[in-house]
Amino acid sequence: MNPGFSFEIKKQNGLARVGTIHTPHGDIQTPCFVGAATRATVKALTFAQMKELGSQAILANTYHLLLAPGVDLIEKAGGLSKFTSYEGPTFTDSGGFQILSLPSAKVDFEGVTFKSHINGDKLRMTPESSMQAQWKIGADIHMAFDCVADSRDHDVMLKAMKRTHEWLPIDIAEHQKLAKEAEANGKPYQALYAVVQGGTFEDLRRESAEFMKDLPVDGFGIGSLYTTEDETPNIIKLTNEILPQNKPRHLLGMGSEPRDLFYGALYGCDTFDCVGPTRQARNGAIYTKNGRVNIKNARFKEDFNPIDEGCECYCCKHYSAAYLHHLFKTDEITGKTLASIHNEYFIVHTVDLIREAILNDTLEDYMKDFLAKYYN
RNA sequence: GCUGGGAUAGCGAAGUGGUCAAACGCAUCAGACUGUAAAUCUGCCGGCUCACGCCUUCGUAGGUUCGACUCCUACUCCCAGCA
Repeated sequence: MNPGFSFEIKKQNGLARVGTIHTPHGDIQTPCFVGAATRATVKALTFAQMKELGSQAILANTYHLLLAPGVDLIEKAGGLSKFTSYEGPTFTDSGGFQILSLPSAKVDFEGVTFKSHINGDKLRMTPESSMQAQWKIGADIHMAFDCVADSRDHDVMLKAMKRTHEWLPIDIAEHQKLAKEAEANGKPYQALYAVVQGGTFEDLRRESAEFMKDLPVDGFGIGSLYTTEDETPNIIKLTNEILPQNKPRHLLGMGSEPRDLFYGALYGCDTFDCVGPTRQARNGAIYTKNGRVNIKNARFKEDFNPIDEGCECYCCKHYSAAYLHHLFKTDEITGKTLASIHNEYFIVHTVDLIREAILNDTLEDYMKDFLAKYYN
């Protein structure tokens, strides 16, 4: 076990489990929803607000931080934690997902060439350079540089998976080299997760999970699942049946739809991240127990109840739907902040309740009840 | 009172004889958003109709013309300058 990073399981029921991820910046009680702080900030929120709403950890993005302010600057500032004054556990995504979603991305054997979406600079990222960048940023948990694809074409997904598998040993070797250097310099260990590929294809998921399960990594990401497809729960399930039980699993990018969190936790995922809650909040889509609503709709104009009756978040405890409606209609930034507090709380809290339900052996009841109300 | 300028859909604003139910912007009313190129994007936006389509509109009332938001006359109101 690497010093400063470990995972312990407190309770297991089927594939679902409750555990703790120990990191140099603190513990994460799992299952846990990790806040998306792509550019080293959760949009529209302060870290104090994140803490108050119950957030345990955040995830930043290597691609974005590479472009601005640059990973060398973050290293110079003393790392992500010092730079942002965020004290809790942190993740970084490798940048693979973002880079490969750029129209300019060209994949070759050794890496990806792409153009900055900001100024068009021609840039290149490889497994080595992603590992180096992530070590400079200094989050507690890194993702391997994977080859992501979004397709229903088996052949496309097969190629992306193969490429990911070719890159993974390079990720690991570079990571171990950097870990040794860090240790020599008295710096804390930073963990590495391998990212399973295969889209919605069972055979590819199995192959990918089998390929990765015994590799010397600290945990696993499940990637290339974009939207809730009918196959998604089953894909998560069969992947986690293969991955080792004693290492944490992060479901990448899923959590815009609450059902994804339930299926993820039910089938053995420990952490989640998603831009959905905050992005949708900024655009006026608010989660409630009875489904998602658009706060800009005229029906909220004179609704003096909280947007989600009974919700314990700062927004719902203090403000009415009518007030939030007004802030959105007049485009006041505070509206985006309050809505972000609510949505982030809603998702974080829902996962907290999932954790409790697993402990109490009531997950299936809670899930059934929640989903029936939310997707009525 | 005189002299100019102007009155177009909720607002602003194009159009200046036919292809105008009328560009564009805003507002309205909805929708989307899943490892954040996203404080973004999309649709609707005179009335009736699921739709083809039909009907009524460009200050008011007349007139010219095959045909007018576009030309003419009168009136009403606005704005600027001069009395």
